[in-house]
Amino acid sequence: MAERGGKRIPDATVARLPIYLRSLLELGPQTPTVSSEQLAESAGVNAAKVRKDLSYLGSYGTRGVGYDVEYLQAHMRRALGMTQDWPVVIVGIGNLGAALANYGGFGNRGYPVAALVDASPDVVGRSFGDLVVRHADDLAEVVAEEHIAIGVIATPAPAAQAVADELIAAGVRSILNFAPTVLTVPPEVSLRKVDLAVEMQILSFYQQHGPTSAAE
Amino acid sequence: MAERGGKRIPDATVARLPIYLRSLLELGPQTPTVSSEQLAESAGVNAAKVRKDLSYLGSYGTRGVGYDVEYLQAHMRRALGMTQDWPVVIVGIGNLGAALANYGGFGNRGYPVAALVDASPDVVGRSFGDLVVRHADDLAEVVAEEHIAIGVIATPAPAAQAVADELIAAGVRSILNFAPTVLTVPPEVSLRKVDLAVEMQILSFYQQHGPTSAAE
DNA sequence: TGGACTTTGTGAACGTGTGAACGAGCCCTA
DNA sequence: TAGGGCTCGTTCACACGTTCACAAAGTCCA
Repeated sequence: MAERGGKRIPDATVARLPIYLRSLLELGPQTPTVSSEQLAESAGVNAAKVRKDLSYLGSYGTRGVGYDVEYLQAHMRRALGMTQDWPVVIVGIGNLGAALANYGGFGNRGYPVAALVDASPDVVGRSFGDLVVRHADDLAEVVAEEHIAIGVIATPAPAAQAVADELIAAGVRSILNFAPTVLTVPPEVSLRKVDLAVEMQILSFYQQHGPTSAAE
Repeated sequence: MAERGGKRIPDATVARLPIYLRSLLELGPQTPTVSSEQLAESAGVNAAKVRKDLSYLGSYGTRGVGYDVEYLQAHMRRALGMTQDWPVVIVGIGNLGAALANYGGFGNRGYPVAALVDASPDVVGRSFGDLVVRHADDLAEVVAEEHIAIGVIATPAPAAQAVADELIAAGVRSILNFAPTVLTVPPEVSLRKVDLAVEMQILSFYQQHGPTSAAE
């Protein structure tokens, strides 16, 4: 197909695009083109998979040569929405939330932490960098003021669902959940989760049984 | 089949077992049995999937009744290797590493943080709880002394592969990688990764395009 | 005891993702 | 301009995972 608009990009491919992009960025400016073989090596996957994944983007490589690095970077950045900023709010400023708040260069660039929110009076008012923690009651207000696009939930498990509901009600459509609990969200909301306890348990499963493949 | 030994448990199922276990723990002692329907609701999946997953464990439910909660918990704990402790070393005590070190109850129990390691002289010697950060040069020694089973890598990306290699050389066979880079490990080593930048980029992809399903 | 009801366990169909193979297209050289 | 070599893009077959549908097996009550 000549146009890239038509095809739906498979979820598995979407999850690999950021890896490819990172590999491309590591190449540096003295590498004008890259082959699917090289990209595969760098991203830790199969070369055929790379070619198939990239074909979904509609960005063309050149047969006999490879992919134009700069051109491919641009395409991928656009596909991943990295041509604009996506302001982030972190809800729950405990150990993890604070670490995330301090973790400058959240995704290097493109995902500025625009607000911090917590429910505890002990935490509200404290500052991290040039941000002051605001109260959870003001969440909707904060989302509107800061044009928040992504909500990061780093609260204890019992509070997580309520926070998610409030975020969604305030218009947030992308959520990254660190709380160790299953969240329910409507279909128009994207939800990703990072669960440390689960990761550890998967590892110890494979430590007992044969490590067939613990990889995601 | 009568025995649970024979079947290989699919990776996708393994990844869900911890979720089921958590759901079971939340039920409390006043719920002697649970149906696949209830478990599915609580774990956010399909009831048929629950039944098929549990059938791999060989732990039987009772038709017409459901699953015995306590019995199923025990089975699952055993499958996930939670009948013993798996000491953890955290390598790289920056923002994230420090947060993980302070994050008491790492997986509630079963995964005691037994050692902290860093390469920077500024960090070596500092203490977190009752642990003192040791130097990266002593990694192999630390692994042996503390009977480390799981290595958590929270270093900057450029150092991660070398750390992984050292961990593996020291005998560690399970690694959880927080560094934003692709690690290469031999097949007998289990590797899981948590990559915040990647998660954000996946979310912003679906924010642009329709959110078909950002879920893992 | 018997029959209705409930819920499991699993076989089979379906859909998605993966890996190999190969034709098509581009560059380079003579 | 023709030919050789390289690499992409696509097709095909297969493996894996999910969902449906239903028989089997147990409980409960009259």
